[in-house]
Amino acid sequence: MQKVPTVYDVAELAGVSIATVSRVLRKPHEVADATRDRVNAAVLDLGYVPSGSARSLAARRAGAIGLCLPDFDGIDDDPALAPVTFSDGQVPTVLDFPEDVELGDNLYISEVMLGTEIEAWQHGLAVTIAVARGSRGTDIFDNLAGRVDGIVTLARTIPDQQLAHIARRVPVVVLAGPRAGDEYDHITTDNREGMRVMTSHVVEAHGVTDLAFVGGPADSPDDDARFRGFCEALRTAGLPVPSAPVARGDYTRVQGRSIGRRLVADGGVPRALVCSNDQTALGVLDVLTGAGIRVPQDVIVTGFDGIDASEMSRPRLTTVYQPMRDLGRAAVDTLLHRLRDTQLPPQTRSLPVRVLLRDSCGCLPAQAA
Amino acid sequence: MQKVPTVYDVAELAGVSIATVSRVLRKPHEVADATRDRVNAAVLDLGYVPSGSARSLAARRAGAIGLCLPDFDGIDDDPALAPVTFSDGQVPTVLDFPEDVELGDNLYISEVMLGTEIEAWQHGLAVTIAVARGSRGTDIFDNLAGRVDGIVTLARTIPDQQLAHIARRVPVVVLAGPRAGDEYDHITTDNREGMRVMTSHVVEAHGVTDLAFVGGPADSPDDDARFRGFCEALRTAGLPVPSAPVARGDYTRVQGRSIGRRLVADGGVPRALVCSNDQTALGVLDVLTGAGIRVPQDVIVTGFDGIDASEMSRPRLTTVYQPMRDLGRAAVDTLLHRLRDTQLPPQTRSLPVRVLLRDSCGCLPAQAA
DNA sequence: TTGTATGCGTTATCAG
DNA sequence: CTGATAACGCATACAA
Repeated sequence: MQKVPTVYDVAELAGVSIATVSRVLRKPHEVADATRDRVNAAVLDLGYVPSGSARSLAARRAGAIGLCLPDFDGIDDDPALAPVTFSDGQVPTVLDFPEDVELGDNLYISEVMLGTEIEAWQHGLAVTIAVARGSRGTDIFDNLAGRVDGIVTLARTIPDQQLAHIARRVPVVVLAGPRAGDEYDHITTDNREGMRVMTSHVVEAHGVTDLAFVGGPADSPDDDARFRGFCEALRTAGLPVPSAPVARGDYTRVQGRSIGRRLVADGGVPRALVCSNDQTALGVLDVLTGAGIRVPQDVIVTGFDGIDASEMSRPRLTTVYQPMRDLGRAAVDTLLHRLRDTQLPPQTRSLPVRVLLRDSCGCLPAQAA
Repeated sequence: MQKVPTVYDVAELAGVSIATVSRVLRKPHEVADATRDRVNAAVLDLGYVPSGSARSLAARRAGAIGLCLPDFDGIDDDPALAPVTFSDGQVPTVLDFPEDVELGDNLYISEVMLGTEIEAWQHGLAVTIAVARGSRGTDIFDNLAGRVDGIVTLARTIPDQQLAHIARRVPVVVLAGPRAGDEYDHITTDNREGMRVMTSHVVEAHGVTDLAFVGGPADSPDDDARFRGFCEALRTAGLPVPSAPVARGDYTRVQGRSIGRRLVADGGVPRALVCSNDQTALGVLDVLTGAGIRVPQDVIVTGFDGIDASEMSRPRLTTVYQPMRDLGRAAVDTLLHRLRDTQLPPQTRSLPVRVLLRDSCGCLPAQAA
């Protein structure tokens, strides 16, 4: 690492020009065998690794795509984030009581991330991540936009104005957002229809007439669509349609628990609780079973997303599965299309969901493993 | 996106030189207010976003760090990875039986990733990810090394030889690996001591004399250290010390289940099963409770890692918690130190673990929520 | 405070 | 098949 070698060093050692070195690396077949071997030997000998910046600059493409995510870890702007503590060799033993700690609230995002990475990998692209935390968001996204060929962003992660600015440089694909008359490509899932079918199932298959919707953030378009699906099912069934969710959380399990506690305390737990996402449903489930209320016998609980945790709960959660991983993959795929043809009109592509009937609605007998 | 504007365009529009534009962006205070305003206006007007490649090249630093991860999603080299399917508007409803699907096997890695991102974010650095899948691994890491200022890699992700090559260009920090006489910086956790204390607890607090170790991959240094800790505890207690784990999995829950089934079938389930990681323990737990074997009354089960899922199981899993997020953070921190002082001797920094006593060893009464 | 000129390490175009 | 050489877009030392 003393003096990082460049093409010039390799060229000199191999006794060729830098053009040839470049060729050996990019288009080996255009170079004579003997020459190629000499160059490769020099590369190994010197420990040469091409500069990505120089290459991107010259080739006019970064070979990477950017992924913008909201602050999903609760770090936010905390300037006093404690420094890492190193070991002193001691191993304390502590009684660990159940607590309301954040649990797996980033499962959804992890999957999206993974899908993005997989598809990018398939096309030989790197993925660079930027998370919107606190105030530093502004420059971090500009910075990202400058170093990638395209950007995938979760809806509402980047302020509209800034997104517009960025989009003038690189194509942008928005995930899970509503089409708001913008010019970006969008990837969505069948939120409304999924929730409609889920709700209808509870009404028709289980004969429930008393059900409530536990919502997410009021400004979430996903939540809105799901609530509308819920209402539509009730309307079709001739049941009274609420004007708003019975409660609203923030999509976390912890909030789901608060809501559950409040409902139990109020004594107003309906026959079925249709939740806007899995984490909320799991939080509600935690409280209900803890309070001795049987699910699904006394109360039916359903979720939305199909995260791993919904499969691991007892009872297992009936939910609407959406292909989170495919969300990321589809985004990259769309990005590549656009990169290829800039003139395409803005697209919206939708991914399918499916209702997964499990224990928490009473379709399957609760079982252990 | 037609013609991406450059410093030259901004300079022209603002009636200044490119040097001034650059200054406005990098050192705003060195520029007169009026000038600065004009430039900023031009930037906004043109939708200018600086080129990351050009900047990195000129500044001789990438402003990003690379994170190398093993193939943790089972995608591997599958060339026929099915393309994403888009929605046809239908929402199928299916009975979803419990299956042996992969469940949350990337929890550990997700946390490491998150920690890395957080610390990088704090220092204004981007994080670029590369996953070692199948054969494409080779070029992907070289590619990464060329575009970052330093690399964080999980042990055994990159072949030794290639890692050596890469390390000649950028500093490398290895996570969770053993120090193998290499010149890299390392971050580890107290695997051995953690497992020793855990095992001693089972022996001493619960009076167990009949315990077995369920291991992970035979070539995992972490697993090896944990097994040694296990043995040491037995030796100290004057109990017979096994020469090898009673079974070996691959750290996944699915494998944990297979092992559990085999143990149950053989009728040889000991009083306590000390597992090398949480996923394995959870898989074992799935099978035991499914088979009507009571945990912890009949059999004690313990894990290692402290992933979220260990908190959500019933009974909740007694385990050795290691600060996965801090692993990532410490790695970045170490990288920055090295970047600052290239001459530092290779360091190994260790992170503390702690034994978390929960339901599966019988320390806490099993409870619902 | 601002401008000029040079270099950063590649790729790509054109000759040879 | 190989070699000059001109971009690529920005940062920065040095002048003015």
